[in-house]
Amino acid sequence: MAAADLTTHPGHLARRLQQAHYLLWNAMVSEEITSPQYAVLNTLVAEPGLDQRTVGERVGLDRSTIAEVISRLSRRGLLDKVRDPQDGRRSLLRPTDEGVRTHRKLTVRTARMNQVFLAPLTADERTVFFDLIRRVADAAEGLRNPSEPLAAPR
Amino acid sequence: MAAADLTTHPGHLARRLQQAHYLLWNAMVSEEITSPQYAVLNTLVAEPGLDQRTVGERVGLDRSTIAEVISRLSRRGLLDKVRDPQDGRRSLLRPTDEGVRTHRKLTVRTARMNQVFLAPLTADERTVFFDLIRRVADAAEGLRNPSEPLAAPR
DNA sequence: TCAAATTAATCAGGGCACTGAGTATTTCTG
DNA sequence: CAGAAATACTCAGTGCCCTGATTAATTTGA
Repeated sequence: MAAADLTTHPGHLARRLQQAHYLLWNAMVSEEITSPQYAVLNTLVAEPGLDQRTVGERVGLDRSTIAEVISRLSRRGLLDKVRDPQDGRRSLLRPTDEGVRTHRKLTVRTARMNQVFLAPLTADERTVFFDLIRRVADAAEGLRNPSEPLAAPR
Repeated sequence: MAAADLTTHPGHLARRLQQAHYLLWNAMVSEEITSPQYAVLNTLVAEPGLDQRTVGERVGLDRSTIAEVISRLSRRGLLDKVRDPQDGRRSLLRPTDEGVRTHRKLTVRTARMNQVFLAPLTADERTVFFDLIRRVADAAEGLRNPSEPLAAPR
């Protein structure tokens, strides 16, 4: 038995979890708007006028991916994108009225979907589930950003 | 506050977890062979001669995706693909010698990576982590396959 | 002040993941 | 046995996700 058991590989489990979520989202929330698109919309409803990079940071998408997601949302008329007159490099984003309406509708459906998704877990287990995943993800992200040098900057 | 807090959305956490794993894999295991490719290789080392569909089932990839992954592994010379003489629809897959060598090498590195990835959790927490994710993913997958009718078949 | 460094966004390219449609082969069945 | 159904795979299309290179604009600093 030279081969490893995939069910003990966190990466494999993470991928399966994400796939399962993707399929359920498609079935219960929307076939048009994806979960990352919703995350972007959600961020912009809370903080209209953010620039692209910052939105990407908030939802955990790199510069290239956030550009694609935003271009799709913009094409669908769910957000407006205008150059920042103060800083010509930036694009400022804000949801359109339809964007806000869509966000509201999807928020309801998402809550329903999350109930189904988490149904196998008790309330206590859900808390642990969130906590463990968050800790692992945070730690791994921390490995990327060499974190501010321990010595005083400058 | 019309917007929801993403950190309580399991889908968002699942995506972040998977991304974190992707980045760590790239840094610690391989930039050439991806985690899904490794999973396929791992399955074929354990059970050489499987057909494409079955491999996809084992690692949790649909027919289209498994076809792409296999075509890449085949292009890299890590597996052989031959038509089943018994059933002309099937392609039978088995790792090449180099495929087996690559698999062995990556298995060692993957173990190291998993240690780092799971470092924030205690041994007990890791067990829970696996258990909770597996239960949620299994349940969601169960929703897709309408599951064998409850009444006796035929 | 004006060249160098930094920053925001874009583009090209590779890979994963799904759906729906199409092809070839095998199996089922009338 | 021939037509229908099922099965394995392929293909086209959409979207997420990353890296590395490029472009445009702003900020820094000699």
